[in-house]
Parts: sequence; C-alpha cells; structure tokens
Amino acid sequence: MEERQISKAVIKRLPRYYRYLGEILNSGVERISSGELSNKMQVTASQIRQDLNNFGGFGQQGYGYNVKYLHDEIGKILGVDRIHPMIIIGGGNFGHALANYDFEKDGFVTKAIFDVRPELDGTDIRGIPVMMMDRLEDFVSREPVEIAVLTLPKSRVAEVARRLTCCGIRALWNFAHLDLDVPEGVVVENVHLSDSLMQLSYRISNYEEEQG
Amino acid sequence: MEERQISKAVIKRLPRYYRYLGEILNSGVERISSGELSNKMQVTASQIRQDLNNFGGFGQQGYGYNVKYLHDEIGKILGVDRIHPMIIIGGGNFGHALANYDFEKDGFVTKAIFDVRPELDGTDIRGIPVMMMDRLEDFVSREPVEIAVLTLPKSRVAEVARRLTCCGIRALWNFAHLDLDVPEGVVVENVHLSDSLMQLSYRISNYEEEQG
DNA sequence: AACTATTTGACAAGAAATTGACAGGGATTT
DNA sequence: AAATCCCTGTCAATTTCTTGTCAAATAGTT
Repeated sequence: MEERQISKAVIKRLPRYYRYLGEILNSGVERISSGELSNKMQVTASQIRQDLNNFGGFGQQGYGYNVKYLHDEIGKILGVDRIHPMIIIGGGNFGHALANYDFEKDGFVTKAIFDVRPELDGTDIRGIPVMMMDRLEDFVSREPVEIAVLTLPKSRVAEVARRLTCCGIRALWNFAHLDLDVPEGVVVENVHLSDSLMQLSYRISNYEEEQG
Repeated sequence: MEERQISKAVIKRLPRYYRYLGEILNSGVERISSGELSNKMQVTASQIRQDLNNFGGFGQQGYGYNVKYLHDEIGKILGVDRIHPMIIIGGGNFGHALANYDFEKDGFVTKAIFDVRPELDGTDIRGIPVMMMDRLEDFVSREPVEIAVLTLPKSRVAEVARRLTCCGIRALWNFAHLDLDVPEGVVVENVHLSDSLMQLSYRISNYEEEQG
C-alpha cells in the first residue's frame, strides 16, 4: 500500500471534520454536501473536498457525502475505531484531570496511573489503579500499552521518557514544557499549554480581523 | 504604527523561541547566532532570521543575537512582560489543575475560580477564591479581568461565553470541545485535547519518518 | 425516458510559507 | 590599521498549501 505523504495541515483538520460529522450524524442528517459542511465549519468547500480526496473519494456527484459513512471513514483514518490502551505518568492535578476525561468513547482507555508518592499506592481514580513508578517497566512489558501520557514535572520527564521508550512504548502524549528527544519510531505529540496561552496573549495585544 | 500582518505560523513559533532563549539565558550564554539556535531547535537558520525580522532586526552582523535582549523582545511581542488577570470558569479537575499551574511567571495571574457547586463556595485553591457563578458579571465588571479560562462541560460553555463577552471579556481560553461563536473583537484560543490525541493516534497508525 | 439541477474529483492557478544564497556591515585577529 | 572572518537582513527560488474552475457523473424531476 504505497500512499503519498499526507500533509500535517490536513491531519490537523481531520479531528474537526470528525467532530462536526458526529454532531450532524446525531442530529439525524443522512447526507451532506461539501458546500453545506463548508458553511457550518467556516472553511472552503474546495478545501473539504481536497482534504477528503487525500484518502480516496468518499462522495458521489449529485448526492454529496453520506454522513455516517464519511464519519466512520475519518474515524478509521484517525484510528479511533481501535482501542488505544494508555497509561498516565504523574498523578498530580493534571494526571488526575485526564484520568477523568471521557477519551474512552474514542478508544483511548487508561489502564493505570503511575506516581512517586507512596500515599497514592494502591488507590484508584474512577477504577483506574494508581501504582508506584518502580512498577513501570514491569507493567508496560506485560500489558499492551500503546500511549504514555506525561504529566509529570519538567525535571523528571526526560528520564521517564527514556525508560518508557526502552521498554517499548511507541507514543508519548507530552504535557511537559520541554521538547523530548526520542528514538526513531516513537511518536510524540506535545500539548504545550503555556505556548497556547502566549499565543492568546499575542492576539490580545495585536488584535486584528480574524477569519471568523 | 502601521505593521503588516504577521502570519499565524510565525506567531506559533514564537513561544518556542522564547522558551529556548530563556533556557540558554539561564545557562549563562550571552550571545547566540541563528546557526547555533538552529542546531538546538532543529529548524533552519533561515527560518529563525526570517521570523525575527518580521518584528525588526534584533541581531548584528558578525555578532549574532544578544540572548537576553532577544528573549526580552520576544517576551514583549508575546505580551508576557505584562500582567494578564484571568478567571477560571469551572472548578472541576481541569480548572483545579490549571489553577495550580505556574503560569504566573509569564504574567498570567488567576484572580478567581467560578463554579456552580454550592459546597465549593467560599473555599480557595492556593489562595485563589472559588465563587458561585451568579457573581460572575459583578466580579468581571469590578475587577480588571482580561482572560477567561473555560473548563466547564460542553453543554454550558456557549451560554457562559455569551455572558462573559457581554460583560466585557476580550479573550477566551477554551478547553471545551466546541467552536465558540463570539462577537467581533473577542479572541478565542482553543485547546482541543481530543484533537491532539487523535492526531497522535493517526501518527501511530501511519508512522513514517519524522523531521526529528 | 429525457431533461435539469447538483455536486464531486481533478486540475490548474494563485497565495503563502520555507529555504537557499549572498552582499554588506561589524567583530575579531594579526 | 589592515585583513580576515562571521553572521545578519534581504531577496529570490522553491516548495507547499489553498482556492477557483469545470467536465463528468449521479440524483431528482417532468
């Protein structure tokens, strides 16, 4: 299956298409044209068609797109039709919040939370067990964990990332304000909240017409 | 002061420059060339020079850039040299986590947390008072609040955003998985965690050479 | 069954972002 | 003080991304 490289800009837009299509699907609409979707989403119809065509033709001339079919197909492309077992490293406020988030409907299931504080050992969050860091390698080797969520202090993240990649983790969702250096084959997705906040701050100071 | 529009791509990179320069500054380095920074940051030197030149020439031929000066200037551009009073709407896990985050060093100071649960009324998080939602308009009118952080359930966000923009809030940092519709002049920065996770999921399934 | 209205997929044109190249000015060395 | 080296700012080339256009195909209508 030789496909040409899909651009990052396209991938970034897919979750938004997925979300809108899900809502449209729930509202009971069966079919939609790129033009209608374009109106709802405030992007050009041309871009929608072009984006979708990267993955093959999901529509039909004179009809448009079947909402359920398109939603499902985008789900497959994004991988949300599969189960992705996760572990959260760092049981602080953020780890706690993420453990309570409803990612499960998209297949992201948290299997365990790791921390260093002895008082948390043996406790659980919404049924998800909290374990001590020394059991990390053991757990990851035995259980089919795909994604590790990093919500621990900046100073300890690099070391933990090394341990995780050593025992076979292929994906890191990194909340630490730090660029991780990982071996070939490991994917890292950063959530740099301060960066986001600084962009907001810039836009407050330099307000100009938005494309809203 | 008539400046031409700076592209979003450039703004998105500024916080990262700011972070690296801060670290370099802390390590005691006084000057740096675009080439050295390029190595550290894994972007082209040309891009660094081009990005910085959007805001004027901060460097000097034969010398490079003064780290402290450049760091400060980017800070000013991003607005982190000023105080940005914030309020957090939604005192759940996420609101709680954000209230404990150390955004203050960059000038983002949380003044209050709003919630609907009566049992939280009068409590505080790290000294930040938790208030009931009915005091929202009153508080925002009296205090110089700039940014509202939205960490409440999807179903209630739109209504709260309307209330906030009505009483003069100019910036929303939105954690709800929903695109907000706001009046002209209000800036919204979204943090869509599920989108980020879905992009990670895509990249797990479709791994190919990264530009790392 | 023929006709009209829709609407995709493909392609080309246009816009934007990134990279490469280099002249010129300042720093450093001899 | 002169010569050499370094490195920016800028411009041009290239690449990537976005938008507009239209033939062809299907749906719906008469």
